[in-house]
Amino acid sequence: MGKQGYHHGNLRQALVDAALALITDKGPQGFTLTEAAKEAGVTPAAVYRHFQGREDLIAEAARQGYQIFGELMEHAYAKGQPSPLAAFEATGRAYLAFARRFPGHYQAMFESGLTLQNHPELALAAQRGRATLDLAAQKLAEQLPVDKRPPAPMFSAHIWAMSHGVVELFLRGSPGTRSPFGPEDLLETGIGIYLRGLGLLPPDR
Amino acid sequence: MGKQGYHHGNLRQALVDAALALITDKGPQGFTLTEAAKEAGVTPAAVYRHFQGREDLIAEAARQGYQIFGELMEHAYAKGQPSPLAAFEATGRAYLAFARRFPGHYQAMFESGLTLQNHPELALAAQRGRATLDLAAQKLAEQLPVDKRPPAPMFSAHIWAMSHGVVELFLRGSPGTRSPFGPEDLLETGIGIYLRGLGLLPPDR
DNA sequence: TGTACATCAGTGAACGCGCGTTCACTGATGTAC
DNA sequence: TGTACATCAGTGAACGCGCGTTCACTGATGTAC
Repeated sequence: MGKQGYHHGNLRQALVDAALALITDKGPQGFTLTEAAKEAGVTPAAVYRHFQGREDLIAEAARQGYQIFGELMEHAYAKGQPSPLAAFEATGRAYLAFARRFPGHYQAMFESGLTLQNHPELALAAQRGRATLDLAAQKLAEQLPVDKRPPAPMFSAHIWAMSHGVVELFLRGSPGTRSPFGPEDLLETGIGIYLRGLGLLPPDR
Repeated sequence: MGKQGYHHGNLRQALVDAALALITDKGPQGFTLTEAAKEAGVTPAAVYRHFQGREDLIAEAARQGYQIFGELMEHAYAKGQPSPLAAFEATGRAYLAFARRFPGHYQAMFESGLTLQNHPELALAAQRGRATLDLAAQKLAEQLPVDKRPPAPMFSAHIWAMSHGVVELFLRGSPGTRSPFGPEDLLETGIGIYLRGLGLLPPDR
């Protein structure tokens, strides 16, 4: 990828890719600008032609993550249509699939300590995936009689929390959290039981 | 706290406390041995009288966290007895209460990047709280007819994941995750819906 | 097709900094007599 | 009660290191003529 000589060709993206690889390997704190530059075959100073500094590079990695995430969520939602239930379950699976396939992006987004209010372009990108989950929850909630319908933001917050918890505890190896069940199984069954509790799935199993 | 002169009196615990305060303020990666020593009014080299190094100090902070956590969980469980349902719900609340009251400990335990297999004494301490949650889930599951009973470890993994997710996303300020609902409300309602899905709470609300 | 030149991506050396860790030391404390 | 001494918790100076960042520069590229 890229040219060979003095000019790299696509250094900007190569740096983002190197950062993501490093974050995947060592976590967001293990990543250093210097090492990302070395990985891309370039002097640390060259980074400053493309980014304002270390934080700006991480932010770009996170931004790309939010973008991919938003696209995956929208795609999953569309694929489950017109069934609100199928669409909702597909977004749940997409969340976990994203975390598994793009661990560097996931960590840049959720574990790098970036604050969204300091990065408006990040906040915007983050909005998109969130909105899709909210929409899926909203549509599904509308299946319920009005008086038994939970507020959709609460509904989606529950699902988001369980998904995120499964990722952090059982997909990534947070200390001492081995489980006989795989993350996908855990999330699938957990959401299933939750939906049954809402009356959106038939009782029993 | 402690003596004033050349000898500190209780430097070991003072260093742990300083580390916890720093982790609370800046996260586990923002903590430095040097600053913890300064906070305790002591030279960095003095730390080595009491700990093997930086990681050992964090590990001790995490160990104390696991201990407090285990005690809180056991206490909550006991308080809810003899009702399996009350005991279970109390442990759920205790999880969140712990994260809120002891954020430094919580982060040292779950976000410091310590691996339990490198610290056997940590793995042991971690076992205790986990075991209490498993027990509460087990007892509650026994309320169900055998054929409708989910495996207790799966059951407790679901609850643990949701609790952890609520803490990370809605208690701590993970980026862009504002919600109109407080963490306690979210966890309470989320667990309620989940238990209803298991048939452990009456349908409807 | 060939030459002059502007552009600007990347170089390389240097900086100040704070880190974790080491080492020989010093001085406060407590005990033996 | 007073003195000598052993203990050992904490000092302070030093280290090597890698970090993020800056700066004047250099050399590859593409364009104008």
